Amino acid sequence: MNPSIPDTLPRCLTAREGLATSDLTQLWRLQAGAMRIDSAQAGEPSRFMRLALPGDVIGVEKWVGSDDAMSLRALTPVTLVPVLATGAEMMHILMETVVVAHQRCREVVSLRTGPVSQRVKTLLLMFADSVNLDAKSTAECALPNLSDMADILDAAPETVSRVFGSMRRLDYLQDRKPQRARFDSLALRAQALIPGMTASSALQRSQLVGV
Amino acid sequence: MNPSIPDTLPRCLTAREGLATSDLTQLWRLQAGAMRIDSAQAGEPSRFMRLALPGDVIGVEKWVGSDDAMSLRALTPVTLVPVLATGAEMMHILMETVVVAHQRCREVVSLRTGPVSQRVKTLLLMFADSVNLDAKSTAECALPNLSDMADILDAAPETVSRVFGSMRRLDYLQDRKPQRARFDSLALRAQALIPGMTASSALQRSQLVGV
DNA sequence: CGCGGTTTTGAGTTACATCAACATGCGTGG
DNA sequence: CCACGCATGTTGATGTAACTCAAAACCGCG
Repeated sequence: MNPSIPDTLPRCLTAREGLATSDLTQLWRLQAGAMRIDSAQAGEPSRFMRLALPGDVIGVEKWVGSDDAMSLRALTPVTLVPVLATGAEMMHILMETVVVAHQRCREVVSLRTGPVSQRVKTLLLMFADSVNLDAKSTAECALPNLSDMADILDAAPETVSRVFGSMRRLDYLQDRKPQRARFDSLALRAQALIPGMTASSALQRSQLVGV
Repeated sequence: MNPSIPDTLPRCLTAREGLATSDLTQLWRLQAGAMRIDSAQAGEPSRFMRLALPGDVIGVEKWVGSDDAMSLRALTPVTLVPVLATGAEMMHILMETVVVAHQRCREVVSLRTGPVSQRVKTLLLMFADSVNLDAKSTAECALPNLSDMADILDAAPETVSRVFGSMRRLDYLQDRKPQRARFDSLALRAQALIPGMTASSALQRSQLVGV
């Protein structure tokens, strides 16, 4: 509670739980799960900015003195461990942060490029990779709920749901419970574009019934 | 030419000119103009990642050891000055880089959020602000060419052109030559949404002829 | 069982992409 | 000087991906 005495114990968040601003006075490392970082320009409402994935250090922006009003929310169940660094260690963390920020920025752009079906695919693979470092064929991992994914992808929830439907129909996606999915990450990665909502796939759909 | 001997003289680039990878072994500060930073994941084609605006330090990612294959291109005429930093200075530059990367990442997301008309507006204001620090009502500034803007906004060039047409019709945009525009930044900022391509604006257009 | 919250599905509408024609500027060479 | 090419921007017609609204199905959960 007291911001001047940093925690030394790991912290867990359930899906959709936020990290209080008072907890942002210290640094954390994301050990497992995924978070979204939102940022609010003066006067504007808070908007999605980028993801935080396992390994990322949280709170460096505040530490270096950014006056940006940012907020953090867990997308999936999350474990955070406190980071206590001084002098030379801190220099190393800064360098690490620059590299990761670069990477996450690239990723967020790819989550906003091209048709929705492709963006959903990118998001799925990001989550699969953040869990499985070895490229197994079939990945099972926790996912954000539908409206969070829709917000991240700047798409309507209904559209995202339809893309998942397409993937299931094409057997890229084996199973999807509310906040969890099992899917064939290799096949998905190979697939250039998921037919998603093209007219041809609507055709396929009706043909499937006929054949 | 020799990468081991850093330049000490400013460098100028014309619009659309790229910065050679051999020039990225040292740090630069963007003094005027705007650049796009592209990044290529292994095997993938190079894709837009974020902007660099006046004041930004260029090449820190390489310096901290990112293996990312990134490339830089001027969007408008650009002036770069070499940055020579050691030890404590470098620490300061790192901190600065973290703050700026955060900011630029937020901006790139806002360039990919919502309808095209709104994204164009955001882009225009970013360029206006990067030139005029005082918020004058009417701004004149260099702009990227149409296809660059379209690529940055993930929209078709035709669509961007139509939005400019709308803005001109509504008197937000006074003048637009190939790589330069004069517009009312205050009025534009105030305008919640440019009618862009809504049915109602098409209606307005035909009514204008009638009235 | 009924009840809030989430996901799915459907029908209608719209913003945008695509394609293709056309205009404009600008340098190069006749 | 005009003719020509090339790059860039504009405009119109048409199709489609994705949004909207609304209703149904699916969950745990008390």
